[in-house]
Amino acid sequence: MKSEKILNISVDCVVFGYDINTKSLNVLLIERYLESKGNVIVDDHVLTGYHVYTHETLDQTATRVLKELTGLTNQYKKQFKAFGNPDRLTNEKDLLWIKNEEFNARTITVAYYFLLKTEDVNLENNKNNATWFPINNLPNLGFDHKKIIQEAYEDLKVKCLSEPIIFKLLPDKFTINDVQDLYESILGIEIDNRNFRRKLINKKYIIALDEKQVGVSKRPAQLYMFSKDIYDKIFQKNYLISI
Amino acid sequence: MKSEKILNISVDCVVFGYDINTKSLNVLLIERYLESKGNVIVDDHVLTGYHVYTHETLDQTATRVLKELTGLTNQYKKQFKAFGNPDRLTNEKDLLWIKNEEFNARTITVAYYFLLKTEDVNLENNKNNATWFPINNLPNLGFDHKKIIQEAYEDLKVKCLSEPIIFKLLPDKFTINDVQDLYESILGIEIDNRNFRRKLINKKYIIALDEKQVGVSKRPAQLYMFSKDIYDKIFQKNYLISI
DNA sequence: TTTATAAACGTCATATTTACGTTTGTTTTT
DNA sequence: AAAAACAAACGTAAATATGACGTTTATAAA
Repeated sequence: MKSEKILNISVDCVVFGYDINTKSLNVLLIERYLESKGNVIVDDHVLTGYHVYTHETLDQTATRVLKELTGLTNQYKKQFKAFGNPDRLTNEKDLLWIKNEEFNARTITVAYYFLLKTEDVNLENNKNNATWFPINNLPNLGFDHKKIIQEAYEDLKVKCLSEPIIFKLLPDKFTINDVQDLYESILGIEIDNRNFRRKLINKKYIIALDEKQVGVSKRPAQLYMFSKDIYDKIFQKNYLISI
Repeated sequence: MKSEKILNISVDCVVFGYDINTKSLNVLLIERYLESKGNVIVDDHVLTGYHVYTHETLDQTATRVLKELTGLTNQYKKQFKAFGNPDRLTNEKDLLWIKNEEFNARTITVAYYFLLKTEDVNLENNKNNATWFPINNLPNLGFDHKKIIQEAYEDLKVKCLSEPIIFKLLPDKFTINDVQDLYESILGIEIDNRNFRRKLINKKYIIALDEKQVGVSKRPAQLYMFSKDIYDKIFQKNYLISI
C-alpha cells in the first residue's frame, strides 16, 4: 500500500452479484469483528469501503476498493448517493469500532454499486471473510450500511427497467429465461414467460447465437447475447413520457 | 450566521426555475468577481453552494444554501451526484479565487438540484447578484460548474420522463399546454399537442378544476391540478420493462 | 357581427400489451 | 425403441396505447 494522505471522505461499495445457478441476487459483505479482554464487542457485517486518497478521483477509489476485495477490474460501476448525516455512525458498536480503528466519526461516504457475476469472484483466502448474502436475507449490518444497500437496491430496481444494465449481471451468453429469472429476482415479481420472451426476442440488440445450452437435463435452450453497439444506435433518444 | 466548524466538503445547488411566461427553463447563478490592483482577475458566474457544517446533514446544507439565496424553503430537492476529482478546481482563475477565499482546492462537493418557479424568487437586493440564465444560454462558469449543471440537466431530463417532477416547476393550477411547453423546453423536442393532450387528460391524477385562465387575449384554457395522492395510489409500482 | 386564433375534440391505422392456449424438441425413463 | 416428462418455444385474439393527422369550438378583439 502506498503511503498517502487520506481525506475525511470515504467510498463505500455495494457489490451486487447474480448467481445464475441459484437465481439469487447477492451482496458481497465483509466481516467486522472486534473483541476486548476476551469479550466479543462487535461482530457483524459491513460494506467494503475506504478513504479517498488526496490524489484520487472518487471513481478511482471505488475501482481500487473493488479490486482489493475481488481482484476484478472493469466491472459496471455507478455512483448513486452520498451519505453524510452527522449521526450516521453514532451507535454504540460503531463508536467502539471507530475508536479502535482511529478514524473520524463524521465521515461522509460516497456510495457506489457494482454489478457483476458471483462466479467471477474467487472468495478463497480473502482476508476480510467476504461472503455473498442474498439481498432478501442480509445479516446484521454495521454503520448505516443497511440503508445504503437499500438505496442502492432501489436505484437498481428503477434503472433496470429503463437501461440494459441487467446484462451486466449475466454471462455473455444467456437464455431468455435467464433474463426473466433475473428480472424476477431483482423486482420480486412474476412475469409471463410468453410475453416476456416475445418482447425480448423482438429487440434488435438481443442476438440469437448458433449455440444452445449444454449439460442440461431438459431441452437445451437457445443462447443469446446483448449487443451494446446496436442498442446504442437504436436508443439515441427515446422520449416516451410515461408518468 | 452561527460560528460553526466546517468540513472540507461542500454542497452546490443547481437551482432550476421555470418561467411560465417566457417558457424558459432557467438556472440561478451568482456572480464571482475579484480584482487586484485595479485589474479584474475573475469575473464569471458560479452555482451557489457552501461548506457543510459539522452538525448538518447534507440535505440541511442544501436547504440552507437555497434559503440564503432565495428565501425559499420546502422546494423540491434532489441530491444527484458527488464531484470530487482532484483536478476539479485547478484552473488559473479558480486557484486565484481559492487563495483569496482561503479554502482548500481539494473540496468534494455534493451536488443538488432544486425545481421551483422563477416567479417565486425575489431577486431584488440580493447580495450576490444572483441572476437567472436560460439553460441553453449559460454565461462563463467558474470551477467545474458547467459540468455540474450539465449533469443535473441530464438527470432532470431522464427523471421527468418517468416521475411527475415536472409539476414542481409549474404553478399549482396549470393548463395542458403549460405542461407541454415545459416538456418541450426541458427535452428540446416538439410534441404533438393533440396526442399529448389526450394522454395527459386521461391520467386520473390530472384533475380538471372549475376554473379557466383569466386575462388572456384568446380563448382561456381549462385549468388543471396534479394530485400527488392519486398518483401515489396508482403507481405503487409500474413494472414496465422498457429497455 | 365578424374575424382571428388558441383551445379542444375526433378518427383511423398501427404498435404494444395482456392473458391465455398449444406445439416442439430434448433428455430421461420404461 | 418407444413412451413419458417437461421446459423451451410458438401462436392468437382482445384490449390498450401510440402516432399522425383533420376538424370544431369558444373566446377576445376588431
